[in-house]
Amino acid sequence: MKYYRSYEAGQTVVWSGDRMDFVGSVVSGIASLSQTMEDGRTQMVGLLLPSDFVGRPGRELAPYDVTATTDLVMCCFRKKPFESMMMETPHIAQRLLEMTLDELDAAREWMLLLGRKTAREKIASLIAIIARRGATLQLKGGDGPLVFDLPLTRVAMSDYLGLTLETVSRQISALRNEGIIQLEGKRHVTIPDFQRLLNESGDDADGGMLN
Amino acid sequence: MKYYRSYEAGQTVVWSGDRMDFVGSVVSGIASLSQTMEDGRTQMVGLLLPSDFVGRPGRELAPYDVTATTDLVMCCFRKKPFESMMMETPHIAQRLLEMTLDELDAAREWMLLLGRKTAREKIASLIAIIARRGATLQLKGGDGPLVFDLPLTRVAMSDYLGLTLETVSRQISALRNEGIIQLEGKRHVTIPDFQRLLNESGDDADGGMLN
DNA sequence: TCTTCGTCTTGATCTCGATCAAAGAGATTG
DNA sequence: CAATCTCTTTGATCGAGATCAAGACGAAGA
Repeated sequence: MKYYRSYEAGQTVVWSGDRMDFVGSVVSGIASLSQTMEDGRTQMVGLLLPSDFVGRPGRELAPYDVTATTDLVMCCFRKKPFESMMMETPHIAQRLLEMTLDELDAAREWMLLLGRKTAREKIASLIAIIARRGATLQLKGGDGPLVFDLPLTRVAMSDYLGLTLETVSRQISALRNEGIIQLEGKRHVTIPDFQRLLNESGDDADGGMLN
Repeated sequence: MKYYRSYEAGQTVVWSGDRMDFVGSVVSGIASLSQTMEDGRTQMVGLLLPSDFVGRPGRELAPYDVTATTDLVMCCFRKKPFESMMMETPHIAQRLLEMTLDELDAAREWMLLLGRKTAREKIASLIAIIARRGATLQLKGGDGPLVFDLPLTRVAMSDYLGLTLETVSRQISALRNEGIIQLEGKRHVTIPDFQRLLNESGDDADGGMLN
């Protein structure tokens, strides 16, 4: 019934428009959802972290590309059996509705970022989100410095934020030069004062972005 | 059980963060969902046309502002009874999941627009969407000229597209000057060749944007 | 050690859309 | 039919981010 799929970083899990005959959830690694125009412009529309659900019960075709951003393991169910299970177990449909509403809220929060935030605010927002989700996974409680690795390349960040990779790089450098973040190598980040980062993100002081 | 609410154009239906004790659907008129930053920057995150559903079963607080863009009539249910009905009738939860997945797809399509399209493509996309939904309601089948009224002010369009109202105005003028659209007054639009408009929108030739 | 390759940084310049400013076009009111 | 008022158009200028173009930094392999 349930089985596992592994992908290497960079591999495509499903192409937009392909038949997708399974649903699943991320066990480890990071996957991204993205849409591409004919001329190659791409926009990432979602980031899947461990425990996130993938798939559309009741939909034949995948609406966007799903790509493994890092090495990825997913836990999958074939779609048909899953759907009949859903029919029989009302609780599952309700849980799925919950999760979909959360995704919808996240997508709409991201619309505000894409439509109205400056490059600096976009970068600060992204780093804050990654830091918070990372910190949650690490179960760090206090408000000491946060330490984590960026799971995305500069290109992936630019696809997520609707920017170019050069702008991403410049803004990250700017935040580093101002001491808002510290960088070791290209990926390893320390945030000495999370509140200070948040102030750059354009979000309300407390974390509406993540609940 | 079921009751009606009316609003005048410009009135707010619910404020983001307010308790929202009803769900409902649009009977006539247009409502918009929007998010606002502390400094006043606004992004519209959804457009509600007649038959569209409003509300989050299982959520106490409204996640965004809901505003009547035109005079508006909604058909409402108090949330508690609706939720218990949902518990008892699995079909409803499934239908709601369907609708939420559609909204999610629309939101993500809009993310591509906000993050990667040019001002001209944004305007063309918006007009195409309004034209198509209008045309569907008018049940016009053929491919003759489409005629309809823009239900949004320039400001509302700019809030939806992540632009300024001046840019919206200029791009609409440009499309008019090139004969891609015809304007009578400020709102009444004729589209002599829908395909020609679509070519400016950056979307695939056939209508992925609307299904 | 040198090469190569992928990723990232930085500089120079350009451009699209924002911003600032003024005026037109319809409605509504006295 | 002036006097507002709201919505819209258009012009002039500015600036954030895109684009074009080198290099720098590490990792992996010969």
